[in-house]
Amino acid sequence: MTKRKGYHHGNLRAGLVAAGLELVRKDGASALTTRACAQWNGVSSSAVFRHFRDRRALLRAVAAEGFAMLARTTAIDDPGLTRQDRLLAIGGAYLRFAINEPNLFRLMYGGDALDTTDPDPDPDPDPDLEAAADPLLAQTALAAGAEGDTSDPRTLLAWSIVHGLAMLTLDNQLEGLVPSDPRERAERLEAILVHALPLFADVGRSERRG
Amino acid sequence: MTKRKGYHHGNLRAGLVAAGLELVRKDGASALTTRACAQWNGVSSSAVFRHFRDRRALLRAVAAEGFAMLARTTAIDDPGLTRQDRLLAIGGAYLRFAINEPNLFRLMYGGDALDTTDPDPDPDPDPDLEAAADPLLAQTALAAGAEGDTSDPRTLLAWSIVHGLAMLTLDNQLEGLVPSDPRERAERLEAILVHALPLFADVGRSERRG
DNA sequence: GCTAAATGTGAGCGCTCATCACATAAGGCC
DNA sequence: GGCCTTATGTGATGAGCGCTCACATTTAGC
Repeated sequence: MTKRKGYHHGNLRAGLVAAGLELVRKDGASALTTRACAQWNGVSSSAVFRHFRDRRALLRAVAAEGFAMLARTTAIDDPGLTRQDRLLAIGGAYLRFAINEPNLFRLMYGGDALDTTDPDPDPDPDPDLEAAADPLLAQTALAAGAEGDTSDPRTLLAWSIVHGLAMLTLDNQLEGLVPSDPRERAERLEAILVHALPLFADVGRSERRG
Repeated sequence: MTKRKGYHHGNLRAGLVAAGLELVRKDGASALTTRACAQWNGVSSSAVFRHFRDRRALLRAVAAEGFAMLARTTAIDDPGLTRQDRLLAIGGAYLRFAINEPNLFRLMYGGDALDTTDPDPDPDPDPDLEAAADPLLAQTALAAGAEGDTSDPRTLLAWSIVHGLAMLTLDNQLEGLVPSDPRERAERLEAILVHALPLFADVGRSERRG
């Protein structure tokens, strides 16, 4: 990726995001250094700031890329699946992504302070990042039996369960409680998801109050 | 806290943790600077390393302090409460802690890379931090109806739900989905917890196998 | 009261993010 | 083609960071 013809790079912005993505995946968000990203593209370290106001802006771009990857793996549209099986498939994909890309996942969800309680109120909220999690949420809202209502308790519970499991796993809080091998761990966590299915059952017969 | 009689501080280690706690609570983990903690105690910046091998070791000590605070607020022992009400009370306290101390909470759960995929395998796992979350987990394992089994799916689900809600809230992922006022937000999240209670109901009448 | 260990100091190394004036290339317009 | 504006990359630089070192000072044990 150190291809560089002349004085100008061609598409440095994309190159920086690609470099940042690699660095984050391999060694975590703290390894994403403006200098390292620049060097990866064979470019001076100050060139970074022509494309990103901040190191944090670059981190956000990488996070947005991560959300796109996540949305791709959780996009399940097998018509042969029941609604609950679809919910399980989404949750499983979410968990597997978190387990396979821990550093990236942590960055996406505020691993570093991306837009939180920081000095400046961040006048550039980065729409890419803002809308990045939307499709996943919408799909969850359907599969959870909330008829697409993203603020329905079932939607939020479904998301919270997989997200909570993912986060606790990544932060080694489930050390002795689940297997340590990634593959087995994913299986065990998916098995736990099954126990939550009753929350998302169709109401049917016992719908009393309307 | 800049009391200092002579050449020696008296209890610099505790002073550094106190300073670090304040800094983290106010401005997040990235504001915890060895230099700032030293200055807060009226001490040279290199003195810090007499008590902590690392900046990360200091962060871990602050995190352990946070776990102690969390355990204190979630220690519910009202005998007049049903098991499920106890579960709700624990979950609510957990959520309120996360909302009231977002920066500290994020630090506790791997906000910075505390012991994760870092260069050195961290030969000093800090037992304080390691066992810090245990009492809370044990209590949850009881209140969730798992008879104290911390690896029971119900225990892990209960924890995941509150932890997931807490994390998503802190990372502003529930922006348009829950109120923004902290007080209202806590109430809304607790209301969501109620919807999860069926998972933790007593089996009673329909316990067929066993 | 002397010595050894613990604790604090100040200088300083190498790294970081970020900014500056300046150099170079690309593109619109005639 | 030639000209000017704008976009993009450079090198030097400043300030702050974690961390280490030789050295100063205090405390504690015998």
